[in-house]
Amino acid sequence: MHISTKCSVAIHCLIFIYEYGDRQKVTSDLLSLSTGSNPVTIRNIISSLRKDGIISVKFGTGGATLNCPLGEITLYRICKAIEPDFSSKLIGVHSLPSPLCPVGKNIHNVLDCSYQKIRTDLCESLKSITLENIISDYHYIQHKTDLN
Amino acid sequence: MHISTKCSVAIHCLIFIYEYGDRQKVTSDLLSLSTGSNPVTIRNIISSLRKDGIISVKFGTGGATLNCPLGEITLYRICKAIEPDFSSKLIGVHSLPSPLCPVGKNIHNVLDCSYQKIRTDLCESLKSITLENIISDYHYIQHKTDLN
DNA sequence: AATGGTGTAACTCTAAAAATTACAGGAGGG
DNA sequence: CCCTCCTGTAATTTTTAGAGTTACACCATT
Repeated sequence: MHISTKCSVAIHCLIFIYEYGDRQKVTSDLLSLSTGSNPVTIRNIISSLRKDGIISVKFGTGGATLNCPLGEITLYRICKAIEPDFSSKLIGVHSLPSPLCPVGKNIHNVLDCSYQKIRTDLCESLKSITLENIISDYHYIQHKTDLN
Repeated sequence: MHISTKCSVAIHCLIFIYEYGDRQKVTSDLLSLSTGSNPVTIRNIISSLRKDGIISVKFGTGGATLNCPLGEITLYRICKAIEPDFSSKLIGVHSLPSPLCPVGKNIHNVLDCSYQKIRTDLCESLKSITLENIISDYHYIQHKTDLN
C-alpha cells in the first residue's frame, strides 16, 4: 500500500493520544491493541513522531502526549516524519531501461520533469490537511454513529 | 514503488511508439529490450492501453501505433488505463483496527474524508500533464544530450 | 503450413513491508 | 534498592504484492 499504511497508523495514534492522553497513560501496547499493529511497529512510528517534535514520550515510565497545537500538524509533516522521502517513492521509474536506446537513455530525466511537479502537488495537498481537520471529522462521525 | 512503475514503462512505450512507430514495427519484444521489462509485462501494459483506446495493435502480425492526439493523452488517463483504482491504492488505511476502541471503530471513515481530497488532488495533478508535454521534454533533453 | 506476432492464464521468484524476537536501559513504586 | 513496566533498537523471520517466467491458443502474412 502506498504512502505506507504507517501514516494511517500514525494518525490513528495521534487521535488516540489527543482524546485519551490526559486521562490515561498511552503506551505502545495500548496503541497496538487499538490499531491492530505490532507494538514494535507502533514504537517505531511513535519514535519518528517524537524525533520530529510532534509528540513527547515519557522516558522510562512511558506514555505519549501531544507536543504542539493540532493546527500545526499537517499530513505532510506526519508523512515526512515517518518516511522522509515518501514523495520520491510515490512514483517510480523502472530501473533498467536500455542505455542503447535513445528513449531508454533519456527516460529517467524526461520523467523526472513531470514527476517532480506531481510530487510537489502532492506535498501541497498533504499540507492543506491538519490534524485539527481530521479530529473535527472524527468528532462529527463519532456523534453521527452515536445517534444510531 | 508507488503508482507502480508500470506507468513509467507505459510512458516509455508511448514515446517509443510515437518516435519510431511509423518507421518500424513496434513489437513487445522490441519494447521489452528498450524498457528492460519482460515481454509479457509489456504485452499486458500495451493491452491495457489498447483497451482504453490510446493505441491500436495490429492483430496477428503485430505492431502498435498511437490512436489519438498527444494532447489528449494525460498521465491520469494512462494511470487509470493501467491500474483502474490506482488512486485508492495511493494511500491506504491499516486494515485491522480494533472495533472495540472508539478511535479504531471510526478511523476508516474519518481518514476517508481527508484521503478522498488527496486522491482528487492527485488526479487533477495527473490530468494537467499530457504526453505532448512529456514528448516535448524528451526532445529538449535529447537535443541537450546531443550537444555534449 | 511456416513464421512471427498477440492475448492470457498459471505458476514461480524476488524484494519490500510488517511482524516477531530479543535485549539493554530508564523511571517510579513498594 | 530492586522489581516491574515501559521505551528504543537491532536482528531475524514471515508475509505479501509485484514482476518475471512458462506455456499455449489463436491470428496474419508470406
